Amino acid sequence: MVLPVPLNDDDLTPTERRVTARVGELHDVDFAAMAAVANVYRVASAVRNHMEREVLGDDRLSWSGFTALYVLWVWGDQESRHLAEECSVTRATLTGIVNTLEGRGLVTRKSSVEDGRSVIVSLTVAGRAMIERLFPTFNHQEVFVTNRLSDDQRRSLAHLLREVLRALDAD
Amino acid sequence: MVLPVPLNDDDLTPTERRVTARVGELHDVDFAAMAAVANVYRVASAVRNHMEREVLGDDRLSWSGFTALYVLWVWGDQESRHLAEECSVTRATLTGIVNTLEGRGLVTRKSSVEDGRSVIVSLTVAGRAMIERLFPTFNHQEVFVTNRLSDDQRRSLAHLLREVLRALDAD
DNA sequence: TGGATGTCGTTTGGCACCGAACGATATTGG
DNA sequence: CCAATATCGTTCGGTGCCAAACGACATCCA
Repeated sequence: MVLPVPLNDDDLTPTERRVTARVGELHDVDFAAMAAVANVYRVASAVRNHMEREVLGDDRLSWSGFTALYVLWVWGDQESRHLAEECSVTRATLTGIVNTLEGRGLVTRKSSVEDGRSVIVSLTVAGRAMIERLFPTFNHQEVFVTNRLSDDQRRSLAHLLREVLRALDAD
Repeated sequence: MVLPVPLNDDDLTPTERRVTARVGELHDVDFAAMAAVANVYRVASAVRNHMEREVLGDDRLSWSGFTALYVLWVWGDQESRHLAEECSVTRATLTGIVNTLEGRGLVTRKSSVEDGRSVIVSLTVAGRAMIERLFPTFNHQEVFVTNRLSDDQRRSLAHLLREVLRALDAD
């Protein structure tokens, strides 16, 4: 199982081509690392916008709100601290997200029995119904946005990204 | 020039493993697409946090502010509309970003001569000095976060992400 | 030439996001 | 047992982000 790697610059987007021409005057610039990181961020923004428009917009759900519902659905009731970690946001941010979801009747808060400081967040029936309705559509769109990649290329992409995560985790 | 693709699930992160076990009960879930998209977003968040902490924090500069300075540095003075497009934000959002940068004396606004509706945004001397000081450090960190990848793997990652961008552009 | 239409940057309102600081609760060390 | 320390969720202030609506300016065309 192999994947070809482009050997020249024909693959660059117009933006990348122009940036390369400008920055190329500097010394010691690593273009491969620059392109990889820049494109991760471009794709993340574009995918988030696409999903909020095509999948979440009708339910007025944000990407963050969807993520929280998804984590609760997959992992079950969660302490606020764990939920924040899984959503990759701070506890302060999660407070706002849970406020929004709670106001729409999608999740509930209750105080922990073992630890008086902790708060347990749970899906309501409505919240569970919403995530179970949205998840298949979301996954279909994940297939759509990667429809120019083969299945092996999708796996390769996920693998390369995991390595970046590991480099950051060891930090 | 070839790249290996993992043939089994040994590569999965603990989070991915647990999600797979839970979601696996559903039918018609494309795990490769799910993993690719989810990891794009995880990496984007992690990299942004890393950069804001390690590179931009001392200058109280946000990722968005850095992006705007960088685009102005590479492309020169820009109409607000073009700048917003290059930064991948709406014109409304860019108004706020430029307000922040202008308040810190890093950019200036002036009305366009050819089109009375347009606003031209320019780097100040301080803005140029800041981006020229930060860019090399930023690029070094781009190398660091991808230090588990070979140069060919970095190129492959950028290439795969470009294909996702193209799928979204054709939408 | 002048009204319809389009595009510019901005404003507004709502949500997301972080760091820092805070009160409440838990844990630890003497 | 109690004082010091750590961790919980929340609040606060500042920024980022978008959709929708707005006035100002440009363009089109009848």
